[in-house]
Amino acid sequence: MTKAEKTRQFIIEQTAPIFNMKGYAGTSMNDLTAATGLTKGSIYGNFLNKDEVAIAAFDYNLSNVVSRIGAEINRRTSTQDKLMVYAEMYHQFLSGNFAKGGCPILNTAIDADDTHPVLREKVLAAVLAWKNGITRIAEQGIVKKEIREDENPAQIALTIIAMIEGAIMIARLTEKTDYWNLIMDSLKKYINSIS
Amino acid sequence: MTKAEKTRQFIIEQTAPIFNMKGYAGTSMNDLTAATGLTKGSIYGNFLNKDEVAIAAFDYNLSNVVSRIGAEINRRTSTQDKLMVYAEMYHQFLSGNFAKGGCPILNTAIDADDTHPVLREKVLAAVLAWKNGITRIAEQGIVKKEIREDENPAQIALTIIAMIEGAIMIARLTEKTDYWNLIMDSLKKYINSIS
DNA sequence: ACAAATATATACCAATCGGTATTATTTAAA
DNA sequence: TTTAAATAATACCGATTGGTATATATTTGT
Repeated sequence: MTKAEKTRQFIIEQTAPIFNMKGYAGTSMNDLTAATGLTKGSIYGNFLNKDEVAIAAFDYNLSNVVSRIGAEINRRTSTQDKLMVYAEMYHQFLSGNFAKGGCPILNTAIDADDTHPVLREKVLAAVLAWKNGITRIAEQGIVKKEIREDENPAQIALTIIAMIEGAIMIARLTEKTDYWNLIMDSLKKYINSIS
Repeated sequence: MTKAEKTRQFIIEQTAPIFNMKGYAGTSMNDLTAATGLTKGSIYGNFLNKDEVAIAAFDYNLSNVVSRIGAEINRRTSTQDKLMVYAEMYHQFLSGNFAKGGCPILNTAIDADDTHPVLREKVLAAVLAWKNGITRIAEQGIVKKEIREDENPAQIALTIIAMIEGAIMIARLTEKTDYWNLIMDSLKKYINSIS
């Protein structure tokens, strides 16, 4: 890794939480220099423009989540256990363990959806990939007779995603972990109900 | 209503969708003059600053939703029918019928939650009021024996809100009404399952 | 119809915005 | 160790930001 590659990575890591908290329009180049301790010249030496930093930051935030959750899913065997990974791990968004500022998918979807076509496409792809991942787990669950065959795998996927993202919004806003737990309890009951 | 009051109302109505789409930081005074056809002097004659316009715009967007949904709930008698109002009416957010740019509660929660304390407090109050409203319906449902008495009313409220807000994020991002319908079908099953 | 009060437009402000050309400093290969 | 290339800092650019003082219209009560 060359010096520039290290600096580029450093910039991404330091600014990713800022973009996640403040959004694209709310984050200024000044925020980026403050977060990195670097000057504008240095940042523009490694990135074309603010857009490119924002996109790299989103990719970083996203891959951080995806890889950690994916690893945990692979560790589990039963369909129910795999589906429950999201409910069990996403609470780390509340503590800021995963990415400061909450779920980057939810944040970027709301932030970019009427304003930033490129980011919008990226987060759209992320949601569809997430949906497809859960759908495949549900399909295999049906094959393994762990999920009733009259259940719709895509519906299961969308319902899980909706409950988790809705719960993140509520729990982060209210700062009540209890509220998160209550919704996740409903999700757990839902996952049990489809088997 | 004096001329100024009319102008104030006009500014709120014209700028509310802009704030809902672009967020607080993403909306400039220039956007506000463009949306209203008025000059900056006129807007500052009716509002102290951009903050005051944004707050008034949020109140307007919110009351718009709350009043229309509340009216429909009052028209219905059974607990199940009342709880289903949200699922049936919130799809209007997708068409932009209620408020262009999606649900103002979700948008403002994500936009303001790490950046704008005043808006954050307002949307927090809105979510808690919404939760309390559903909780009361559920409590009355238990009294009327339309909901099982071992169900937790607050949990019902939070679960419904989470599913709806999550569904709005997904449906608006993917532009798939089908996805909305699938999640709302799960919500309907949930509401039936608690009785 | 006419003043006094109110409301809107004009013209401006310093500060900050994203971005760039140039200079100074590191880095790394010979 | 020297030197060319790569990287970072400085100093600046025009445009836009939120906001204001002042002048001009427009209402409104009399």
